[in-house]
Amino acid sequence: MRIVFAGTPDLAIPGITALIEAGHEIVGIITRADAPLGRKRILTPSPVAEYANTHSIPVFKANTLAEEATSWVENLNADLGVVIAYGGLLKTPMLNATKNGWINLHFSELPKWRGAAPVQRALIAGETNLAVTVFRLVEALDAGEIVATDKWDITPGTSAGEALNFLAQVGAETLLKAVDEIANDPTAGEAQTGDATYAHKLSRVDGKLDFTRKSTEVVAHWAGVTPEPGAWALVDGQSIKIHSIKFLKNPSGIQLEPGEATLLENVVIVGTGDAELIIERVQPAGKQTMDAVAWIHGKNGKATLS
RNA sequence: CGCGGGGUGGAGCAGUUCGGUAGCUCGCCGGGCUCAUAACCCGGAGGUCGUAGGUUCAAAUCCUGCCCCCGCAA
Repeated sequence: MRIVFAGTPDLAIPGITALIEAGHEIVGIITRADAPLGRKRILTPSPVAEYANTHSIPVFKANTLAEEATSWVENLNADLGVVIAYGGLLKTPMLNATKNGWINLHFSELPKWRGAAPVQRALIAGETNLAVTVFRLVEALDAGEIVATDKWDITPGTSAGEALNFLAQVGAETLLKAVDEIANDPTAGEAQTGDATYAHKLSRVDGKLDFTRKSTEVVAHWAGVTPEPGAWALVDGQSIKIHSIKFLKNPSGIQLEPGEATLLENVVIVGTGDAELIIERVQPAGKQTMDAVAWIHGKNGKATLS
């Protein structure tokens, strides 16, 4: 089929390559405008824009899709539009700009976790199976008819970054199934059933860990906010990022208050509401990422995270 | 001119306020103790204190320029 694609981050790339390898023709790509990146605010094209460049696919860069974008798409004469993590909403004129409308690869089992951060929110909630859903775009947020869906179990402690990469890869297969179904039956799709929940975008404050909660909850919380926006806590009034944290296999036998960290043999352990956890990599504000053991040495062997 | 922290043996830090002997927790090397060890004891190597200049009898420390790294914010 002739497909117009809309996406922005790395997560969208496996979907595009899968479509191309399956023999579909990507006739155009929409992505968000180049954004200033880093402390020096260097204007950087999105990963999808880079991809389009190296594959000589026409690109339309915009943060909101108005008339200009719509007519650009209409001129492509596409059979179908595919969205993966574009980062903006498509309105009705655009939704009608392809022959068979638009579908979206979403990283949850809809109608659960509609919105911007489905995997992150699911992990924070302690869920251990994740899903992808391919559905038809309508104006209402993530509410259209479902074309295909798949689910997988994940190990507790898997970070949102790892989970998203995984889902982007395996979800590409689900996407192909959906595209094939629509090729066979342009009206394919079933209404969503069940109660909808919403996965609002995470901000930095969502990344603050609470060590008074149970260890499983702390790890789930860490996983959901890693690597973005990042898990952190306060030590001596300064924030410190927790880059990696995991379960301690055997109880230490040491009684630690929630948030109290110390050296146990050659690892750093921290107390929670119940069992201790191992902290592996940290980054104090203004410092490089470092081994937690090195960090605790600089603190003379103990610190309190709050 | 967005706000802020930092650069000290291999790692992480203290020392800078108030100039005067290079310190701490580790790591590394050698030796000892031990059935044994990541434990303990003894000894040792390793540092142009980011960099260039200035002030001074004397600078990691005070002054000025520059380079680099990072946390926020966007």
